[in-house]
Amino acid sequence: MNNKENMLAVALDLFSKKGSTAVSVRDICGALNLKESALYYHFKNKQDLLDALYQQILDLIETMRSRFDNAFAVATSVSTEEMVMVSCGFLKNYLCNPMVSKFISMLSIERLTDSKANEVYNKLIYKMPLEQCEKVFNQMEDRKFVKKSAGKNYAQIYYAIILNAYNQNVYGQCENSEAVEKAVAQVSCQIEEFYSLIRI
Amino acid sequence: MNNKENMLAVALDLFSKKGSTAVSVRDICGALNLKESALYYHFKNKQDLLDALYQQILDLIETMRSRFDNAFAVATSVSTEEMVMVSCGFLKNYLCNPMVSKFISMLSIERLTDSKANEVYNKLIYKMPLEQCEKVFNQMEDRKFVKKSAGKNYAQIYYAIILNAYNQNVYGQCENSEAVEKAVAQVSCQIEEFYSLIRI
DNA sequence: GTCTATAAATGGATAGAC
DNA sequence: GTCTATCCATTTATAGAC
Repeated sequence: MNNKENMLAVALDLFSKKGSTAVSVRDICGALNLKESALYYHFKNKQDLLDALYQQILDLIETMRSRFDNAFAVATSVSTEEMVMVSCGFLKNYLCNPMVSKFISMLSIERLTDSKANEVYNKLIYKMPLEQCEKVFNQMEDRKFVKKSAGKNYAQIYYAIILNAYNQNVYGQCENSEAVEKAVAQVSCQIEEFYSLIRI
Repeated sequence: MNNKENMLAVALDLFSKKGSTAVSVRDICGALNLKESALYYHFKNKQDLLDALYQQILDLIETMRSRFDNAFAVATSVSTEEMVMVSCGFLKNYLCNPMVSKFISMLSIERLTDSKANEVYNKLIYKMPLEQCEKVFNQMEDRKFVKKSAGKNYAQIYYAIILNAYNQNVYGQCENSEAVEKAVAQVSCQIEEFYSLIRI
């Protein structure tokens, strides 16, 4: 069961908990019950392993993007309950997705020293999700569900609320369901209040 | 000029750029033009140095808290321009303060493995500033400057906007004035729009 | 494709001279 | 309070057997 995929999964798990410099190749191999030379058969070096992980998350981002695109169909009107439900769903299914969440932890460390990691990080937690939010808010504006915002402020404030709830409660512990529930509760409250401010 | 304070400053600078595990005692001493044994005269070990840094930031948090308390005097009314100005000031003088900013970077890494660091981090970027925001919003509600929020949602959304602007633009590069200006511009737009929604 | 063994470098930490 | 010198553990990475 020790294929390349599994090695990457274990490496990601460890890297997300301490950052790549604090995790030795020995640590990874220990968790895999393998010797270092076995891992070096699959990956040129530690950086090569990191690069393979970056490619994995880039692929996942695109999968997620198209999933959002397909799910995207604004109804004839959006009630506050629907808005809250969709927002919590986004938090749970995207940011709190175990793999996404581990990448967020890992990349938030790596990006300080690795510009490639920084790019991936920005795409993962800003670029892609913000684009999706802006798309939805544009449509809601057009259909007069919400007030007209100067620029993209509503979409950005909306996403800031969700990302902040994630950072404050879940970051680094996506498997702690109590933490996830706290974040969901926070998003519920704040999105409900925010939506009632901008709703027409 | 190589007193304990200076050693801490240089260590903080390096730790904030890569995290403590990625910075060796040798690196720190190299930057100080000192031998390791000189540093070990002042600090028992690497962890002792880290602990001294945590104490420094805890002290700074309290200094900042009382500075906010003293500056705190809500006028007879708060115009949108005043609100924007205060918000940008908070971003620039607190989150973008070079020492605070370096601690944010460093602690965001350390907290994954060090629960003490996690506590300090939460106090620095959530507990203390949120308390201050909630205090101000409470007064503004009482004086009917803003609508009545269910719970503390307005204060929390307000702070989410500012923290998000910091994270998105400044994190890890507080000395990049272009990045700081971008964050300030973002806060200006979004706070202006948010305040106009809640203002009475 | 995984193992044993080992090389070469780096890291934390201390002893003892000045 | 800082320096030289050194110790020992850990780490990345490779060679060669199976």
